[in-house]
Amino acid sequence: MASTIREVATAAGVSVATVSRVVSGSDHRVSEGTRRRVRAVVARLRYQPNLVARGLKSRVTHTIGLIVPDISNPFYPAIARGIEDVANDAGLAVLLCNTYEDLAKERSYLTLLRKRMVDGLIFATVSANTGHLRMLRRQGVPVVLIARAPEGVGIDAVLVDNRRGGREATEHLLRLGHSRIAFIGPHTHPVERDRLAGYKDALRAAGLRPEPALLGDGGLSAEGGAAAAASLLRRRVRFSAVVACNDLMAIGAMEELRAKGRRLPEDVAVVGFDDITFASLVEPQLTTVAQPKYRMGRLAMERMMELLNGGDRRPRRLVLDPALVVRASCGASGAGGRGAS
Amino acid sequence: MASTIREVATAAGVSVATVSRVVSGSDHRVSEGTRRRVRAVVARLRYQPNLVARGLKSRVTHTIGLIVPDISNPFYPAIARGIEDVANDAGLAVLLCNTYEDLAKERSYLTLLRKRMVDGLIFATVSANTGHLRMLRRQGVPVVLIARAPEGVGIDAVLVDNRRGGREATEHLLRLGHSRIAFIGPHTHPVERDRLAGYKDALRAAGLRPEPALLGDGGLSAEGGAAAAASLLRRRVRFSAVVACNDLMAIGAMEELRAKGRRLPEDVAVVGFDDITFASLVEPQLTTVAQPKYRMGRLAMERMMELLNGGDRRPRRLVLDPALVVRASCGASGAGGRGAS
DNA sequence: GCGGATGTGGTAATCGTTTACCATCGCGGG
DNA sequence: CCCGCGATGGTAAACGATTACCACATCCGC
Repeated sequence: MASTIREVATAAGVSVATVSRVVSGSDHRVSEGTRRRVRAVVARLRYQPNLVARGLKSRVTHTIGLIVPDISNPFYPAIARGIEDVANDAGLAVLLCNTYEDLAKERSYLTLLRKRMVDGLIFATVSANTGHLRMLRRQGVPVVLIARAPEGVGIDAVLVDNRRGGREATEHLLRLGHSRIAFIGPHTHPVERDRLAGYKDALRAAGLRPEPALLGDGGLSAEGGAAAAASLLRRRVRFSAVVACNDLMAIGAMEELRAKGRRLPEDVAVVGFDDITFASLVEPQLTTVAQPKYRMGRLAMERMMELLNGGDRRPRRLVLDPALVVRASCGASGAGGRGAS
Repeated sequence: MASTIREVATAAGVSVATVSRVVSGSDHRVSEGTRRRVRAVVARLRYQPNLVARGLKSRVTHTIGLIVPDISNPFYPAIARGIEDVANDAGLAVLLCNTYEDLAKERSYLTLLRKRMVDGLIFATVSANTGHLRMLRRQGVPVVLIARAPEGVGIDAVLVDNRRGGREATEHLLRLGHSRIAFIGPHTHPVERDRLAGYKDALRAAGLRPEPALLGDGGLSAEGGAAAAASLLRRRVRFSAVVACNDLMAIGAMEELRAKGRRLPEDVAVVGFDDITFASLVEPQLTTVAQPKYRMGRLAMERMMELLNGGDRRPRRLVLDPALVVRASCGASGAGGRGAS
């Protein structure tokens, strides 16, 4: 169907080597005349080099694998976009893989992508389980972790300072006069533990003691947030503010709180994490700790390019600053404090 | 680094052909004994077939390209998930491409993917411009269009009946007593024109005349919705309800309307389109015309598998029914009508 | 006239598979 | 005893590129 380098060669009356030299442009050893002649035939035959063949021979496929927990969590598309934009400019393609937080799936994608000879891997790993990460490192596959990055594995990573983010969210509520502040989130992931640690840091710095009763457990989804809020209410815990582990949970919790008759932000103030697009579209608009998602994607891919082009291989953790975005979900400054004990 | 079929062959004391036969499983002509011996060596050496080489020889790469306007529009991740789930079960990988509604980018991705020898293409095309679609068809590349599908190009497609969706949204508002119903959306895409046509159908069926003044122009984003609503207000058009071309626009319009002092749904009722996750998370919860996004993704990929496995090649348009999801953004039944002229 | 640099382009091996075709063996039938 | 056949497994030619190596011509200085 598509024409091959051999057809171009015979049509132009030269050898395949010459065609390859002209097309790939890497080798100057062709006279201007031949070059023009070959180019003309290439255009006439609409020759497109077969990237699979090229990949086999040259051992670089110009493809990277992107492994995320779930592309339908709005946090990830923004990252994917950043990655894809940079990759596309560099002529690389991106293979998308969803793990649904399943370690087995993550592992199977890893071997699949190796079989496909991808040049590198960018991923948000599901777990603190670092066995397979270490194996990748040993195998020398370029890897950049994004958003979630267990420490101490010696692998490049791009993420925000989650502990600091958790602290800033909590400090904001403290400044507004709140003292009974709940934290909702899962307790399993390192990322979430960091945010929780930041929350506790802030409380202690304000002279408050973190109370286990103020912790709500729930998955990283709107349903998880609703469930966590419901459990807080069911246990009749007194609280006037909530720090949520991500925006999805915050939004779910807001739904649930409102359904149970709490006014927002008058009765309960809420802070989220991530600053997904919808944070500014819910009512009240959500105050949240922003992660520069698109930029993180770009940075991860740019670092990947360095790795691929033989740059400095020593692993580097790029820890960005989160930024508190104040909107309406915590009320106006100085309005809080009704729930103080 | 990774071991090759040749290494396995010598280690097992057989030829590469035999190893290939055992590993690919396609050829029975190997005795049980040799088979076991080869398998043992494969396991010991952790042999993984190189899919690039296999792709070159067999001319099937087990890869499909997914081209979407923008993965960060929450409509697409759901589709992508459906596609990816089916693809993964079948051992296919998905290359993700964002066109940002740019026809030139779409074209360049098309040639890139052909160079990469993808087995098929699933995509939401940016435009009614069908030249490149026809070319694909001529080249015999399996293609399934999704969500956006110009008619008459003779290419498989999976989408909802947009005209009917537009009609049902409008009928819902009419039933609630509204008669001055605005429609906001871009007027360029076929999809949006269909929804607009459905809107007009419903008005005419109710004995009303569509008024150009009630049309608001804006892009398919929250900002576009806000802009369209703002233009409606600026022009002092009287309206008590809005049909938005998608949920993002609906949500943006709601923001804008509220900012300008309109109460929702008391002063203005709003219906969206798509039923993205956030439709049920905004306040008031958005009444919308749902597209079965995940299912559309699955169906498109399943159809792709048929095409790849040599099933019936005659193009088939799979037109699904949209489903009106009634939530709070139009108020309770029978409460409308304040804006009647 | 000769050695060697330089510029140009061809030959063929290679990447790691798949698979068409052939070779060998054991066996049963005529 | 010979022939044909089924079962098994090896040989080698692809797939479509890249590139090391070689060949040849031209030209320079001596």
